[in-house]
Amino acid sequence: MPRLTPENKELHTAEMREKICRTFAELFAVDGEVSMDRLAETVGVAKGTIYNYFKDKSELITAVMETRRVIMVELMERTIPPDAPPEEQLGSFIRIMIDDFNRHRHLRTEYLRNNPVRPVPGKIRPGDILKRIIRRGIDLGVFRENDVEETALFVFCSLTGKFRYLLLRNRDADPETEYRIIMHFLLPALKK
Amino acid sequence: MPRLTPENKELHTAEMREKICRTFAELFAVDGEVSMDRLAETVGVAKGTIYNYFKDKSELITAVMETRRVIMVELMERTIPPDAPPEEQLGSFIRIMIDDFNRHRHLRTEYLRNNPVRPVPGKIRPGDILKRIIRRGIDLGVFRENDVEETALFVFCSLTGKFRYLLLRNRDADPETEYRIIMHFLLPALKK
Amino acid sequence: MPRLTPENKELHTAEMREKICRTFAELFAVDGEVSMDRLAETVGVAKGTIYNYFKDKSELITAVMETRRVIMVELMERTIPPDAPPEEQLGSFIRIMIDDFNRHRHLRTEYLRNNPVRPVPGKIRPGDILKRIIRRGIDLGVFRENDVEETALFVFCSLTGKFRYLLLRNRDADPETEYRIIMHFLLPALKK
Amino acid sequence: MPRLTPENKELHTAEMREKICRTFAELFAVDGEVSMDRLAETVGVAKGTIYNYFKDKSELITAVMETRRVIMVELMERTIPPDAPPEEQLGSFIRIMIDDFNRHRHLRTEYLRNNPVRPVPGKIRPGDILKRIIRRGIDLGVFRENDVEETALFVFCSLTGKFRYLLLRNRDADPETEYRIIMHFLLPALKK
DNA sequence: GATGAATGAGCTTTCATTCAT
DNA sequence: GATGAATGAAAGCTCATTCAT
Repeated sequence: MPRLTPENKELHTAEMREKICRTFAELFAVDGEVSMDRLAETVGVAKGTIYNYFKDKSELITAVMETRRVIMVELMERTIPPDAPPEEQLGSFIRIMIDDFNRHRHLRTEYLRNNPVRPVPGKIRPGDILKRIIRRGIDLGVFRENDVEETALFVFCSLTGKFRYLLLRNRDADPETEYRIIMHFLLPALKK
Repeated sequence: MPRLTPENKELHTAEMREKICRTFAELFAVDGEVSMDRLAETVGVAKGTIYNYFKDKSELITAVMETRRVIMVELMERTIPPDAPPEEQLGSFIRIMIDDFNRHRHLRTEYLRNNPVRPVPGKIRPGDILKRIIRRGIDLGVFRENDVEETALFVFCSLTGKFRYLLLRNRDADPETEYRIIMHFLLPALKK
Repeated sequence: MPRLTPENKELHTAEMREKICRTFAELFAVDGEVSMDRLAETVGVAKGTIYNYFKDKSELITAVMETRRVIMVELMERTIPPDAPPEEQLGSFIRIMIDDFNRHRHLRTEYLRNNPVRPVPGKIRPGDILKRIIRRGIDLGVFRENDVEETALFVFCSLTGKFRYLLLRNRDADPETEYRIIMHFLLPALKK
Repeated sequence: MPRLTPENKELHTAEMREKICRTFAELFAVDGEVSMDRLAETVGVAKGTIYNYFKDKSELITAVMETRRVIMVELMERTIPPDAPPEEQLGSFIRIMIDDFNRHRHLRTEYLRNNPVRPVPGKIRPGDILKRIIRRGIDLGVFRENDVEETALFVFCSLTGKFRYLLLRNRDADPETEYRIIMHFLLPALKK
């Protein structure tokens, strides 16, 4: 191992964590479960090394989810045009969700199985962006008057329900088809 | 054990399978996982006996789901009035689904985790009843023209997505509230 | 495995537990620690089998100690003459303790390391027999007036202290020598 | 690190060893076990550094005991009045031992568990001071004629047996009470 | 057909030790 | 001499599955 300057060390740690997370997510995407043995082998390090970067498996899973949360939020902030009509924004949101699903099939399920879901205060989550879109749609008079929370939840559950369906049948989502179908049913559910 | 005539034997086999399935489902509903040890103990037979009726755990889980399919279909056939308006039929369908969720929270998740879903040919499933309702709604001009398959899937996924959401937060569905919310969003998605 | 009648089964279980305990104690006597792997290998069964008889390692250790408690108490009850002079009774007690030490060197230490010591109510322990001897000695006017509890503790600690000393030097106690020395110092500490 | 002259280097080495030992003893006194990770962190050096000063953990433990031996011997030499009556000297000795026990509960046990005890030739140990006291007591005609070695061992084992008893019950020794009880039993065992 | 004791691969986690820099 | 990331053997424990009776 090279002697690391403080900055290098932090960089190295971050890279290693990221590498482990990425490998974990990839394995998970295929199998729906990953043992620490297999993870270490695939990453190419000893089992103990994983534990130098994550105190236990649950912390690892949390980190993986967190990574994906950050990536998705950044992507949404960057690619959903702030002035576009709410329907279009909703469409972008849904496309990103579909893409993410195709990349990380099983992960979400496993995560939720073992981890109580505690929204981290002060952090933006995809659901918040969805709510923002819906609120704006209602304010602009494009969506009918509704409880924003409930509405977002309905959209979210419809999506994740579809993902779960595809997961169980071991199918990828065809982005265009899924997008078309979901929008076809969601828009009338939301619009005036 | 009394000597069994062939018919009695088959009857006995069927009863035993059913008893095992029922017990499994009940245990699962409470805990979200059931070891073969605990199942055997609760059923009141030896562990090996279970394996006389089911080749392995995955076959057992499949059978459990099948049992529940039968029960739900029967319930739907019996309680959804065939001449009621499609919206009302849809409402009944959804209520039954919500009830079932409250009774068997974890089962579906576990099932789906380990078992690829293969629709069994020639058997009516709740989804078929849902499709029938939707087709009738379209035929009667109450629901807008749509691909029946896709429409049913959207309804189904919205429901199961919501169930998964509740499951992960360890909450029961309040039947009235959930019913109200789902219908509030689903009807505009389906109706003309 | 033979089909076991209920009595045979109980017998078998008892034998197996005893065999495991005995093996554990023997290994322990040599090494001062025993892994479940090694225990299973030495007993000649699979690791899981051990766990069919003891829920975890701590239960096993407790059982081992309990077995020894019973054996020692029985031996003491059987061999310490109830009418002999208290000094002689004390001598017998000490000889039995020395013998036991020679047979089970490390066990006691390990046991005490991981298990809080909770005297089991209603069960006679060697310490109780020691107290009985001391109380009788005081009543008969052979031992000087003392708090029985404190006196027994002093005797016991002197003994176990010596055992520990031998243990650490990896020596057996020579029964005659140890007996002679301990009595030489203990009797003046107790007698009138 | 400044460049060290040979003497400085040795000094530095000795200081470092002492710092590590002291830290180890302090951590051990609280928890009853210390990982090399935690030790290094508390000392404020890297884990590998510890291994530059001690070849392995067992050597470290040995050194820690040695340090404590030195401290106790110094304390005894300094505080036990050389002309006081032997009973009084014995009392001081015992008080110091009790104090040490209260400060370093777990260390002794751990040490003894993994390390065969080899008396280091040419070094004064607390036991030697005890023997000196006893020999003087016999010479002055205050203690009865006895083998000094055996007598000291009896005293020592009675003490450490009591310490072990307290350790297992997770209790501190109340200095006054323990002192009183031990002297109450030991003096008659030793005196004429 | 029923039994349940035995199995053993598999899991997560710990930690003393090494060694390239 | 100092570093600390990497190591991997070893631990306790679980549980679906088998098979001799």
